[in-house]
Amino acid sequence: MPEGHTVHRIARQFRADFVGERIAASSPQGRFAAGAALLDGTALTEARAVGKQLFLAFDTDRWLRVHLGLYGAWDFHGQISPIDAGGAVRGSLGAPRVARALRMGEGERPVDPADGDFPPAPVGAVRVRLLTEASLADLRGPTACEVLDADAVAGVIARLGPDPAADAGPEAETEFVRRLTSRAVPVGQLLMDQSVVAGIGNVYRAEMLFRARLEPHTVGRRVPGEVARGLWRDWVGLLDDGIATGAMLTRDEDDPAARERALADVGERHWVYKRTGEPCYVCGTAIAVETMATRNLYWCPTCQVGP
DNA sequence: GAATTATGCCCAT
DNA sequence: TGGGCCTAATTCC
Repeated sequence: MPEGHTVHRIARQFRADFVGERIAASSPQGRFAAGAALLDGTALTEARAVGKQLFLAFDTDRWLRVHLGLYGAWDFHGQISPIDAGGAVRGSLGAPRVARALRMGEGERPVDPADGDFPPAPVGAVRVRLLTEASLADLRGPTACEVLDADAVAGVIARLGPDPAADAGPEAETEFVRRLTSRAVPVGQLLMDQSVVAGIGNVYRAEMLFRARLEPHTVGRRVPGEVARGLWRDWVGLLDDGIATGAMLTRDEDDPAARERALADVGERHWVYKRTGEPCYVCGTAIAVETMATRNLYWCPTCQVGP
């Protein structure tokens, strides 16, 4: 599920188990052999997420930049610290990889270095393997994976809009409002534009527009400042929640019972996302779908109106 | 075994 | 605007 919350969780996992360690880097698949050789044997000093981008800093002033795209995922093995309040360990972070996902307390557990079967042989197309004495991270299917220097990293980050979970100061909200309300582009496109706000993807876009009851074609310039501020604050809350739980709970997130059902993946997790033709939970109107910003946009034609 | 699908994004035209 | 690309699970035949 590589929207912003997932990448922040990945950074958190690297901080918990890899930062401060010397890393054996390799490319079992071979396509990143040269890049891996640049990093091999150096120590990881920092893990940062900005929007959907992950930046891993090494003590040689080299950075690894990774963007998961649609399909990418990191698999973690060995000593993997819980990063949830609930103590759950997820072996896979990225695109859905149910078969490989490791969960504590369900008969499966991450590979234990003490068992002697560590590190496990790579499975499938592993672009990068980062290995410490005790922990292992395998990267598959990224859309971007490259070694950069600090200047290049700063350049990438400078092109991104604010991300409330990435050291964003108090001016971040103002900056978001300015970027959103200054353009004659549909708000449904602007929310997906990583230079307006970094980290929102197709699920959060549709759900945020519904939660704001905002018609997706409304151009940014016609969105009142108060509505734009409301979008930002909603994103702050959704992102926090997504980072904490690892799930995109966009509906009834304050209702504990509904929250449990959603976490158990019983459906009814979203207001509109992927609900084409089904009745809106609020008004019963069939949920509509159309292409906007090259992706499927789901919305309720009755509840979502212009400002 | 092929086609489909997916929570992205880049580039050429 | 359209095509390409990264990968693997699922669905269809």
